[in-house]
Amino acid sequence: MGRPQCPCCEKIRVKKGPWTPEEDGILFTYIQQNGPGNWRSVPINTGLMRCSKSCRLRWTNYLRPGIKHGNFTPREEGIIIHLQALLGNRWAAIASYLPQRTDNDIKNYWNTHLKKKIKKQQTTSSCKITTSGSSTTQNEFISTDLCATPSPMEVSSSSYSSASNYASSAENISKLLDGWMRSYSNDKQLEDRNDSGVNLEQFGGIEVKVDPVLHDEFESFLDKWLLDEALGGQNEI
DNA sequence: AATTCATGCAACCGCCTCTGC
DNA sequence: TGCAGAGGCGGTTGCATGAAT
Repeated sequence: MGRPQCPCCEKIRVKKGPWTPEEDGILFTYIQQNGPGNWRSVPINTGLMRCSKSCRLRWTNYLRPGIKHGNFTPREEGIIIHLQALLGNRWAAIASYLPQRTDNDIKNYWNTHLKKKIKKQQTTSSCKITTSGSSTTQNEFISTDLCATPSPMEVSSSSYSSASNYASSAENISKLLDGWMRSYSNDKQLEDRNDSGVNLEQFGGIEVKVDPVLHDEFESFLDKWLLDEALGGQNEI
């Protein structure tokens, strides 16, 4: 007959499909009392006829407190697009910058919304993403990411096989994003003004406001990163 | 009103990585 | 050092729902 879906499901007959409110309640109560982790023991201790993986997935994607579903804000879209361009389809890494969102949510949103928007933008503009404001060179940096240049991780995944290398890169991204997000919050107050000195950029058809200073900082970082990649990681520690 | 099609999301599958022995 | 088990991750699928005809 069929292969078992995973080793943990070999011994017990597991239930599949959507979770019921009763199952959610049991799982939620158990995790509240025992904390997440040791998923192997969850179905055993709760009596849930579910695979341990299924329990973990249900918790992390749905039951975990603080999760927000649907209605991605332009700010969140901007972060996702930025990070997808930088990291590729590393949804868990991207999700770590959006604590209220799960990797599954981000992945779904990318596949169902953002990918289409970007593709549409690419076909209509032939890789010329324009800004709704002035057309300075600094406004063009992201277009290369979205249209032609593979993400650094895609350029050479082996270059980031070193955990420390990746960590330091992630740190840098984090710093820049922190500033970028702070900037965005401040700029919300200027939302209806186009003469605020904040550039309106289109990432795959989505307008995102970017502080010029942070924009340059991000651009420099990106350039440096890509340069390092081109040099083949010669400066690796 | 009924049927078909498109879309969005929850969940599954299989592979990879990590950890303990 | 190698192996096995558990957890984590990304790709994909299937179903529910809404829109279009």
